[in-house]
Amino acid sequence: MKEQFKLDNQLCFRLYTASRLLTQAYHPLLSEQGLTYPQYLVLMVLWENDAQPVNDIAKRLMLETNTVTPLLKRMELQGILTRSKGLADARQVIVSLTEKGQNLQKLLTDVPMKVGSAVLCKSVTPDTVPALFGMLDDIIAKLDNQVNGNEA
Amino acid sequence: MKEQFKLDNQLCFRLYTASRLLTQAYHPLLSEQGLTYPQYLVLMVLWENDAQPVNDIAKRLMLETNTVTPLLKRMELQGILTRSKGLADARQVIVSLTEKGQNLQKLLTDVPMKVGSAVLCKSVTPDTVPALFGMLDDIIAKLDNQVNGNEA
DNA sequence: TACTTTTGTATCGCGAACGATATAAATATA
DNA sequence: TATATTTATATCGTTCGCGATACAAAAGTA
Repeated sequence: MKEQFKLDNQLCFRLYTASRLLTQAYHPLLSEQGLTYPQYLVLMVLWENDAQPVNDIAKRLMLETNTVTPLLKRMELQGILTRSKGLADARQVIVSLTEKGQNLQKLLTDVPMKVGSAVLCKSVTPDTVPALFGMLDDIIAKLDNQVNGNEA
Repeated sequence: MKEQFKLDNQLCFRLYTASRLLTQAYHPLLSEQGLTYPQYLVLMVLWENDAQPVNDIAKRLMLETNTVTPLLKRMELQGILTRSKGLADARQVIVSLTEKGQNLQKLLTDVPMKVGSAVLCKSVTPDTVPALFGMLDDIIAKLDNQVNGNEA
């Protein structure tokens, strides 16, 4: 058995598991409002900047439009946002929050703190989080270059 | 706009994105052998310990059986493994590698190194990886306790 | 102006994830 | 021994995630 194939030596398995478990930690808090975690991500993007084309949302989340489009359609059905043809460019679909979508921010006020405290532990503290963020950001940037061919 | 809702302050979004991109980095290497990343995880579990019940595989990967069962069935169809009734306990299904499943380890020899080098960057090096692993392991342990109620 | 290429979005199909639920075998209890 | 409970696995339905592909609008080119 090669050392390289041991599950305990895998970065990807750790990221995959941590991501899944953290998403599960969000679940009870988000499902109260009928939301999923990816839908919550879309909300955060739109709370930062309302009325964006699909492509900008997809780029911000580093997802493809074939993932985002159905996601947005489901959120439109829930009355959280609207999708309208772009005026300048008729190909674009502009996504805007409804009042319900805006109000969700207040209803979810406690979510970041609750989840944040759920993660705090001896090696992950306000002091060490910046280093963790830095490493994850570097990994993301490096892989984005390789996968999407963005290297200079 | 509350600081807590900014995408750039989210640990979960970073984990989610890093996990997705790293899985995408595996894709071209694994699809050569007709494998997906979760299937590769199952292989690593079985290479470590062949002939395990479904439940042990699921626990090792921290997944539910309703995720693992269809995964194993697809791998059985590909001739990578076999599923047989347990002798001691007739409820169990024992999963064993076929010769094809065992041989895949040789065919995938280069995968860990190729993906490993794809991730190396200024803040993620052989020196810093242990700290990163430690933080992710702590997060996983903490969340596993809360989500699955394993706290003492 | 006609034609080609690019861009923005959507459709399709498949393989996960996972909550909820079902089923049969094993175990515990009455 | 009967009955209840637990355990191991599977089925079902919904939502992602993504490769492949389609299509119309815009931009570039002849």
